[in-house]
Amino acid sequence: MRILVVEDEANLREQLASHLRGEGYVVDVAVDGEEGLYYGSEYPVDAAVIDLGLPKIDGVDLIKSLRAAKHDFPILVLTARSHWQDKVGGLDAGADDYLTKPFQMEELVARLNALIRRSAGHATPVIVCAELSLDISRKVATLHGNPMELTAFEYKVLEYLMLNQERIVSKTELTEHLYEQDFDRDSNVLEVFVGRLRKKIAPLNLIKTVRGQGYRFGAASNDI
Amino acid sequence: MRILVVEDEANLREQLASHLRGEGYVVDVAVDGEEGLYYGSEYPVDAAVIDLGLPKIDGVDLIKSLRAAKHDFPILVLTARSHWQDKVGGLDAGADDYLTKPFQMEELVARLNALIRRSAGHATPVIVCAELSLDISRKVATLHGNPMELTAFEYKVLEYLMLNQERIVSKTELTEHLYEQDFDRDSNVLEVFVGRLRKKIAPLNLIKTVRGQGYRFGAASNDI
DNA sequence: AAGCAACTTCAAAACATCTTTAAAACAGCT
DNA sequence: AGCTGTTTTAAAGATGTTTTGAAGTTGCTT
Repeated sequence: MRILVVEDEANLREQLASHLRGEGYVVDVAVDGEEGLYYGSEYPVDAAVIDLGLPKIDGVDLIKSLRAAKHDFPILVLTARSHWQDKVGGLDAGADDYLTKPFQMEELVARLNALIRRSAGHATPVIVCAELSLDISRKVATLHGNPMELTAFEYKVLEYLMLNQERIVSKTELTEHLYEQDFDRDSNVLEVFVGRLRKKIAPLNLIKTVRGQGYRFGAASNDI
Repeated sequence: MRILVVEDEANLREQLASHLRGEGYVVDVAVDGEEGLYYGSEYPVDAAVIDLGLPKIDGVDLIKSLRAAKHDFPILVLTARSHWQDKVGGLDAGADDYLTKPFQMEELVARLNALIRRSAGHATPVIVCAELSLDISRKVATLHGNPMELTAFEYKVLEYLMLNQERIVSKTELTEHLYEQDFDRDSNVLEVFVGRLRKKIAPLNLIKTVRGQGYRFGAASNDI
């Protein structure tokens, strides 16, 4: 999953970026609203964390611009406790949740997880498909009731596919959401991981390949 | 479908070309307005993507020249955000839609699809003919309510024929829109594909042969 | 019926995807 | 830091599907 962080204060910015990367997210960092608008328009981000007190373009204006440009990924705003009224402006402008500074990284991660999950159309933190279920908040997959042994990357691939069930997800889309920008276009890593996942969830045939287009996760038997 | 891309910046140009080819389009690339005018006049393109800040002939002039030469394929212009006023000039000159940089490839593809579809006279992304329907945006054909299994090329042929319903489409026209330039003129590939398509949509007789002229797709029983 | 255009069938070539393997990179430990 | 086991990546070959070329058949049109 790809997160855009827009924060002018260097210290907090780096802390956010490194903590989110530690959680397995791909992170784009922007130091001001202008850069934030650029990244938000250029890359397929899955969620954004935006500080409301930004130089150049104000946080609220950034959110308005992003929404005006029809970007509908969830946005979590950060506000200083002293300016808590700002949060109203942020939510009005189109943000989905807020957090007042100072805050715990764990809480930020939990809320971000929830936002991403809900934006993919899942109300609960557990996605179920046939005998396979995925607990997004605990990052655990369960097969026939037994927790699966997945490596970090295997989990990421499975999560992205399950969050986008029944939709064809191209290899390009997967790399863009799961890797930092410098992805080698003609590498077969994804095929290797899909292969491993298939082996681990066999005999369930949940990951279908749509030749020339990508992969589709789902229980549906009829082809699309 | 054949797309003309006119973009001077090498990086973006290659990105556009490779992404559109990945989507199954045939792509002609031009580095400046002069080349753009040449390709637009010489090849039967179905749509064009034109950057407004071009050397030699300016983007707006290129559009005017193309329109003056009676080329009526849809044109999508790209403008830098800082020069957003340009878009008005582009639209005035005869462009059909615009996108400000930076943008996401998915959006460009979606708009291009919509433009091509509408220029063929279809308002919605789903074209229906008897028991056969085609969802252009999802690239899926449905027969009697069941999704059909079509290969990439079978789909392309069917899409072109359905977008040009009731019109006689020659084999030359099909190859020019579906293949890159270097195509063996006296090959019978198209006949093979039409044959496969007919078999798959049988017993519906929607693809009629007009001897000596080409094929005509449609439910109409009376000959033209 | 001859001549031509379109159709069918089939197998080779081209291509996309999958599998296997081993090297490289990484994380955890001492 | 250096060692060890694990994860990720790159490369190469195997597999399976799609596309193409070729040869033969059908059937319209004159």
